[in-house]
Amino acid sequence: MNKLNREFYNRDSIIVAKDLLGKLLVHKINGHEIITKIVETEAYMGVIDKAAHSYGGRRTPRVEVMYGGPGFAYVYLIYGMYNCFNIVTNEEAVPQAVLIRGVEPIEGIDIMTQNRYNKPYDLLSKNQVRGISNGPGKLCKALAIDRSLNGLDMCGNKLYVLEGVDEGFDIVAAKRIGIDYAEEAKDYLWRFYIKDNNYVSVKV
DNA sequence: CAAATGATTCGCT
DNA sequence: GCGAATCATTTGG
Repeated sequence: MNKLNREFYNRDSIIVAKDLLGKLLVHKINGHEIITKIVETEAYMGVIDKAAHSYGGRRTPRVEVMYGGPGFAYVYLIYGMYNCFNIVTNEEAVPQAVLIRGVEPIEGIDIMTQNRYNKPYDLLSKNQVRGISNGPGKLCKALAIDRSLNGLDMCGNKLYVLEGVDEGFDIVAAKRIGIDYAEEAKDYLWRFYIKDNNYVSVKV
């Protein structure tokens, strides 16, 4: 299976967000491989987007990686305790990104449950099984993604996305989550997810 | 079921 | 000092 290359990410955030659905996110840790399918994303459109950290061209140490080239990881801490994982899109100096909001476990699920709950898969409650990776903070914990990976090249061999197989699915466009402060931008339909998938964080 | 609440740290003003 | 691209848990109907 092919790894997504720099050109894939070198497009508008909205296009990349839609195109990432159904692709396979891979994280290699200590010789182990965690593989998940991306089922929910949000596009952050940079300078024109009041919900984006880079709105109006704001340039601080935290958002600096968004101003670099496409295909790099942007990981930040939210609410004091959770990480959020984004992939930088579009050309250099255009600070856009795609937030990964939900993934479906494919391989290495026992490693994921250890990361999340410190328990093997067999001992999880029903609620815990559903909650393994259906949210940005949750999937970061399951995949062991934290701020030490900020700026990592997604075209390398540690953390990357594979083409996957085209299964044919319906894409739903919805309002983004948790950005009530963003005025008119909060109503833009820039969240995308695979219809009927169990690992979508919030459905319409 | 939905709604309310506390946790906890960093980045920016 | 304030508030954040969240989550788990508790409370109430």
